Amino acid sequence: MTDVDLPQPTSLRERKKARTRAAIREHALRLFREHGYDATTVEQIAAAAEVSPSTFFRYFPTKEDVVLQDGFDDRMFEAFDRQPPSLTPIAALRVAMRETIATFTPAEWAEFQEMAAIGMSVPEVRARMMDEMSRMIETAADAVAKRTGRSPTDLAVRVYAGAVIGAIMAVMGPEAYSEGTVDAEAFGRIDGALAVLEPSLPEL
Amino acid sequence: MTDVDLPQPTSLRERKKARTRAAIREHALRLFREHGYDATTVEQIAAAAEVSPSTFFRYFPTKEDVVLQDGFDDRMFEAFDRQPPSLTPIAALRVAMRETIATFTPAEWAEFQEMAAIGMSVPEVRARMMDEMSRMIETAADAVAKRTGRSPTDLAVRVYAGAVIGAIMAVMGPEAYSEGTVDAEAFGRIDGALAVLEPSLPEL
DNA sequence: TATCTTATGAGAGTAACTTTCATTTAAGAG
DNA sequence: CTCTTAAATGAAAGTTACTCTCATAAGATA
Repeated sequence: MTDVDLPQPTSLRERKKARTRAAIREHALRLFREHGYDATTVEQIAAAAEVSPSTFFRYFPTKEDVVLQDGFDDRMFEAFDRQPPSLTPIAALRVAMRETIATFTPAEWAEFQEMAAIGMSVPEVRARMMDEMSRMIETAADAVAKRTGRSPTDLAVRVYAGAVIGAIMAVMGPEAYSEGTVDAEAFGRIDGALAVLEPSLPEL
Repeated sequence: MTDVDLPQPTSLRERKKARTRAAIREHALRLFREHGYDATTVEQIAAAAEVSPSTFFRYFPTKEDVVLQDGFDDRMFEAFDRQPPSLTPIAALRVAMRETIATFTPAEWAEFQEMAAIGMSVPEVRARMMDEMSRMIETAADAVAKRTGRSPTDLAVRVYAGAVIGAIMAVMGPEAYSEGTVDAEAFGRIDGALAVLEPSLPEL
């Protein structure tokens, strides 16, 4: 009845690393919440998590990455790839988003919202987030290409992927967050944007 | 026959400032070209331009801004606003782009291409560029709103603006630059992307 | 010429990284 | 269980982007 029979690919080392990583993230997030992102130094985070600053940078290449590394995108693209090919790419994306949100525990979700809010309000982090969005165009183009049997470099495919990501960015503006947490309708707005875009774009 | 009768709003002070600013940019660009962006320190740029590091930061808030402040976007949106309302927003944008490019002198153009290439290859600068793109969605939404008589917060307007900027981003990937200069077809590809997108999007 | 405002430089300080090296700690073989 | 090996950590020193303060110089204005 216990979980001993579950696959446990986690050696002691792996588990310690996971714990250290989680500790750094949690303490960082708490300090950001209490004192603000800029006012919190890496040294303070490291001290709170009881590691050395060197170790902090071994886990996160930059201070920004503490905020940026939510597992949302990866999980969502996995869900996207699982959707049946009968769906249009946008329809598949909308389902994938809903499914991904459903996999988050309430705690994870709260953490995610907090990180997103910091991301939008701190310029350096925001810039990194937008850069991630542009990389997401590549991922989206690959996904659309696989789904439609075209090449990822096909102009129509790239434009399609770019338009989708751009539409999402367009509803992620300053009105999407407030008072330190992303408002609950953020994903509703994204879904609405995709709904608007869906009938407009060609079938591919 | 001289230009004495031209409006000369430039006092001595303004002219000196403009010269200092240009000197900093030119020396910075040269040093970036010769030694690379990362290998060039602000101190070196300041020394080459014969100003103090303090002064460097008075002209450019960050090292990245030396690369980012091309006047392209501003000029282009001005040109965009000048287009007759009979054109669709995308058609107006395509014309505006062509007109803007035409206003660049060959020297300005070469400099612009160089800066764009640095922008795409240096991660921090690239992130800032992408952030600018997301701000451009706001500007584009305002422009489209004015042109169509709708509100800039109208969902359809935002999605339209986002799709356009996203499509442009999609063809600005790694293949857009090479060997330290943006290839000549970069703007051709952007125009192509807009041509693909134009018939797809609703009339608004 | 005298005054006032603005640009500049010098210098000290902060904080995010980077690199190197010695030390500890887990993994794996016998 | 022990020895060996590989990986994780910490300490410390260095680099650099950026900030702040204050004294000085130089252009604008009367």
